[in-house]
Amino acid sequence: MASNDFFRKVLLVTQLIPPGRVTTYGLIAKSLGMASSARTVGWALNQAAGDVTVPAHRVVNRLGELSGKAHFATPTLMRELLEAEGVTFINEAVNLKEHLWYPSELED
DNA sequence: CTATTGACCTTCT
DNA sequence: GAGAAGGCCAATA
Repeated sequence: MASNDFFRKVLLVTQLIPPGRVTTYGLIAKSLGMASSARTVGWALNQAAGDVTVPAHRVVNRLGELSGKAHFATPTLMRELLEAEGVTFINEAVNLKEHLWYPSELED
């Protein structure tokens, strides 16, 4: 592990995502100061895959699509978890209009 | 050690 | 407004 700083923040923010709320890679990356390094954010979650302390299922792409569902235990697990938290879905994408969460809005 | 791929996004043409 | 290319960081081969 080289620069855990970025990873650390990503995992941290992911843990700070409130239930029933979802965020995107770009927002996290940008919030950490790396707007163009959204890919690395995915890698951070990849390391956190299987880690109960990091709800990676609350992190989706900019379109709200469950891009990482294939990396979960089951392709449907991600959607199941989000639905269980009260997140509404539009076909295969999350209703960002209702559940989009910003790393800056740690208030609620 | 170099090259390629990967849970993506931004910007130029 | 739509399409294509580039970029960034890390891991795997």
